[in-house]
Amino acid sequence: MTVTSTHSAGSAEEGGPKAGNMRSLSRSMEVFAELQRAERPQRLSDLARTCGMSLPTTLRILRVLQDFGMVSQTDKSYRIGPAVLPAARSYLENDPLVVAARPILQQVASQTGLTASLYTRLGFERILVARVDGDSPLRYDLPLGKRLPLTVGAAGKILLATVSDTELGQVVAAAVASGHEESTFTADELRARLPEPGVDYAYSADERATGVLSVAVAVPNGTRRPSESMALTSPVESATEAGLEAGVPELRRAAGRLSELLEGSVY
Amino acid sequence: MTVTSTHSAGSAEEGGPKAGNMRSLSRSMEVFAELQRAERPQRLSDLARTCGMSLPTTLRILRVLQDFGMVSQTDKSYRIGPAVLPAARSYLENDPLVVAARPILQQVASQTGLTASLYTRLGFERILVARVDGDSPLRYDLPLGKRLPLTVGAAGKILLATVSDTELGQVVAAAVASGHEESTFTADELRARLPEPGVDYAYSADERATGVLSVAVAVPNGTRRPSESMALTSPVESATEAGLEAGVPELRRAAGRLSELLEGSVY
DNA sequence: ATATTCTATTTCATAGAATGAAAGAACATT
DNA sequence: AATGTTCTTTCATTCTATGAAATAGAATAT
Repeated sequence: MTVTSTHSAGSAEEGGPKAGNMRSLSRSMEVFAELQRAERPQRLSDLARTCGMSLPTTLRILRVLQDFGMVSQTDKSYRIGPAVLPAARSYLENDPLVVAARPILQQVASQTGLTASLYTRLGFERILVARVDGDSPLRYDLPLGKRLPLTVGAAGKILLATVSDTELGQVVAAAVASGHEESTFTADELRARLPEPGVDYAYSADERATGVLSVAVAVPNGTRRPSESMALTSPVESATEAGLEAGVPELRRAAGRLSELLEGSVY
Repeated sequence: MTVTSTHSAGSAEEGGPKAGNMRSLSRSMEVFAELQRAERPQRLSDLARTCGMSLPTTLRILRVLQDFGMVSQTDKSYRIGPAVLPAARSYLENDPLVVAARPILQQVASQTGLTASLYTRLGFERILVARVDGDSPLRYDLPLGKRLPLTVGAAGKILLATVSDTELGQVVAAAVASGHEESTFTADELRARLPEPGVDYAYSADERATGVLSVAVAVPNGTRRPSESMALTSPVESATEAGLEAGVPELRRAAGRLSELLEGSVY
C-alpha cells in the first residue's frame, strides 16, 4: 500500500506559476480557499484582486460554485455555502481513517482517563478530525476542523519529527506567513522543539493552549512523512507530565492498531 | 436586498447539456459530489464511468482536488478529503445567517421548551444548519449537514408551500431519483401534503422520523421561493399537536426577526 | 438633483488550456 | 508465465477559459 503525497505545492505555494494541470480548477479552489480565509463575505472585486485574477473569471467561478452550493451570495457579497456541511458529514462518517479511529480513541480515553484526539496534516497545518473526552474534558471549545499549526503542540511537532530539512524550512515559512509564528522564527528554533531523533513521541505544555498538557505519537504510514497523529491531552490540574507520559505506550499501541487496520482494508 | 437564486439546475439536473459556463469546473464539482454520494472510496475508473467523463480528465481533476485536500487517495481509491472540515467550520462560524440564527433559536427553544432548528434549502434537498435543544432533546442523532428531503417533514414542506407547479414537478422528480420517495409519487400527492394557500406554517407527525412532531415556518426572503425554514420539534411523548402549534406565533416572530437582521446587515 | 467614481456584468476575439484517443506502464487475475 | 484490467502519459485537436473593452448599474460626492 502506498500513501500518495500531494503533487505540487497546493494552496500554500510561494507564488511561482505552477505545473500545467487544470488551471481553471486550481484557480477556482484558490477562490474557495480565499473565501474561507476571509471569514466574512467578500465582494467580487476583493476576491478578484486577492486571488490575482480578472473580474469576469472570478465571477464565472463564483457562479458555478454557487450552483453547487459551495458558495452563497447575498447582494454583492459572496461566502462559503451550505454544501460544505454534507461534504464534511460525508467525510466524518465515511472516511476509513476517521471511522477506524473512533473506537480506538474511545478505548484509549477510557483506559487512560485522558482526552484522546486524532489529527491529520493538511498542507502546512493540521486539523483535528476526531476526539473522545476522558474523565476531565478540556474546557476550551472543540476545535474540530480548525486549522492548527504544525509547529506548536505535541500533535503538530510529532508530525515534523522525521521530515527533511527542506520541508522544515517550508513549514517555518508557512507558519510565519499564516501568522502562527513570529517573523523571527527559524528552522533551528523549530528543530530544537521537536523530539530528539529516536524518540517517537512529542510532549507539550502550555504550547498551543495554556493550562493544557499533551503527548502525541505519529500514526505510522510507512514513510518519513506521517500525516496523522494521535494525542492524549489533559488540563494541568488533572495530570502531570509523568502521568501523561505513562499513557504513551498505550497511545503507541493505539496508533499502531489504527495503522494496521488501514493497511489491511482494501476499501 | 436581493437573494440570488441558482443560475442553472445545479448538480441535480436531468442530463441536458448545460449553459456554456466553466465546463471543467462543473465537471470537477460533479466528481466531488459523486465521491460524497458514493459513501465509500471510489476507484478512478468507477468515477469516470459514473460521471461520464474520460479517465485522463477524471484523473486530472482528482489530482488538483487532492492538492487542495478536498480529496484523499490511498492506493487506488479516492474519497472526500479533510479540507472539507475547515470549510464547514468556516461556514458554521462565519455565515451571517447561521450566526444570526443561533441566539434566536436559543431564545425560541427556552421560551417554548422545544427543540428549535434552522434548515436551508440546497438544490432539491434541505440541510440542517443549526439546532438548539429544548427541554426534551430529540433522541435521534443530530443530523447536522445531512441531506433531507423537501417533500417530507414540516421544515421541508413549508419551503415548497409557495413554489410554482413547474418547480414542484422538479422536486418530485428529484425526490424520486434520490430515493426519498417511491417512483409512483406525484406532484398532486405532494401538493396535498403542503399547507393550504394562506397558511404560513407546516405541521408533520411521524413523517421523517417516527415519534417526532414538528411545526415549521419559512424565513421570509422577499420571494416566493424561501430557502430557509425554522422548525420546532418534539418527541410525541412530550408534546401534542396543539402544544406545538401554540409555538407557531413565537416561531413566526423568530423567523421574522432573523429575516430582518439579515436585511439590515450590509456585511 | 447631477456628476463622478467605483463596481458588476456582458460581449467578443484570441490564446491556450482542457480534452480524449491511443500508446505505454503498472497491476491483477488466470 | 500469460492474459486481461486499470492506471498513467503523451500528443494533436478542439473548444473553452480568458481578459480587454464596452455597457450597465451602484454608490458617493458635488
